[in-house]
Amino acid sequence: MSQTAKQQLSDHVRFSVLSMHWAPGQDLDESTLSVQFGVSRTPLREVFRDLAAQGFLELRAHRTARVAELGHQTLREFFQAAPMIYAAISRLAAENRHADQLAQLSECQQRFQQALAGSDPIARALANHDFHRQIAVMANNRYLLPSFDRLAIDHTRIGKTFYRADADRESPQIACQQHDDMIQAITAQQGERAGQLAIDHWNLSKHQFAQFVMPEGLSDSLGLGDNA
Amino acid sequence: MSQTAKQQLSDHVRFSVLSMHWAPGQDLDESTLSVQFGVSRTPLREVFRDLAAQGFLELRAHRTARVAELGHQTLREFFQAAPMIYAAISRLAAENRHADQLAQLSECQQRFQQALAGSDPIARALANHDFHRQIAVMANNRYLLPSFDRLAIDHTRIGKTFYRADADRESPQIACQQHDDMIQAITAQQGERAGQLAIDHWNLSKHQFAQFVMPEGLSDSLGLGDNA
DNA sequence: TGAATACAACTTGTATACAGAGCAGCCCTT
DNA sequence: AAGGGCTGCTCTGTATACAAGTTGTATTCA
Repeated sequence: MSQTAKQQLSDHVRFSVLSMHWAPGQDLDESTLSVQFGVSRTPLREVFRDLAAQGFLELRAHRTARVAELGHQTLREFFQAAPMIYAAISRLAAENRHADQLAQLSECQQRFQQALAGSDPIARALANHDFHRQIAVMANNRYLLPSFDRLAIDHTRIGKTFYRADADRESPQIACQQHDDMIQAITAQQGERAGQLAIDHWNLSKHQFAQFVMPEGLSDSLGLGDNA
Repeated sequence: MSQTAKQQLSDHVRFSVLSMHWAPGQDLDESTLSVQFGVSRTPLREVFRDLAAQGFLELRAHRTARVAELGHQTLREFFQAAPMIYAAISRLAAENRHADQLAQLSECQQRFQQALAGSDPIARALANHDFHRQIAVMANNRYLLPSFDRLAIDHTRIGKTFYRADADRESPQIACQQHDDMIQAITAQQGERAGQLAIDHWNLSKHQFAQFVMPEGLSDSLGLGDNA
């Protein structure tokens, strides 16, 4: 059925963008993809529009669709918005979560741990992506979700870009422990603590990023302060 | 030219939704609108998809497009997210604004004052909408904007719903003063103050809303606390 | 030789025709 | 008489053909 074809196309584009298999700014060809997935250009263009609205792609009139850019201005805006949104999401998740969602969150964490054990950085980034998105769903707030999703896209892409297995071996383990702590806080419905843990989690990410970009160590010349 | 027709269609739908001329949940007919604006169903459906992504409409497979719902669950989520996003937007606007944008903001405020002087509540709501969106643009953060826009849609619709000219004559004047204060804070690049003013502005809105829904006065049983 | 312009090939945007899913009304059955 | 299923209609979803715009190239003139 064609609904499946559209879904497959959408999944394929999302995966290709998140995994950086398609580079930021890369052009996409409508006709090639349409024959590749067995759908005509009309539904394909609808999928493109949806993905553009979610922040995966960029559409310009009379020009080819391209993968969303990821420049230095983007990075600055990213680190300004991310801690705040993630903290709010985490706090609301602790307040609004339902019991059956907790099991799903634990499953996400399990998959993340498995990915940590493995050697595939893409699988790791995607598992992390799924973990945080589950929290976002549990926050149950339709107004915060669109911003979260846009952040999550670039979070995953940035993580893929700035991850260096050689440089920082303990960070993944710290992140994993922080995930466990967050599950605990959300389970216990401790909103404030969940929010603080999200901020701690971000300080770790910022540290990793700062180490990559500026090994010398001026970690606070980008974005805001520590937001703590 | 057809680009104009699409734009006119999009503007018409947006206005109709924001002004509550089209009620939440109302069904829309593709073919009627397509002949009305002289475009075929293909571009019309693209406009619908864009507007759905922005939160104006809701699309369900094999069912008619409808105006986004606005129920009590929506309201709760709204008041949970709005103060935080608006405070962040205002703070960033103060930090990132450019000089030429300040003049545009003042123009928005002038139009808002003119609308206050008039008797049209829709014009008033739309002028308020434009004022706050100008601040959002000045914040210059692509991640916060989508959430802001979704909030702004329902902010305007809620304002239209719960505005009573008879009950609260001084609130509009207070809001107007708060707008002036925000212009001042943003001009002086006082981020913290701008954020606090946004929260004050929201407490006023929540007060108006609480008065309407629960005249008895249990203003804190919805949403969060005062966020101050 | 360099730049500007016109032309050609290709890509995106739109219209229309058709296929398929949902829904309402009617008839048949119990 | 009431409930369930069938049939036909309407509206959404998709394909394809066509129109319009953009880009690269070649040719001509300064």
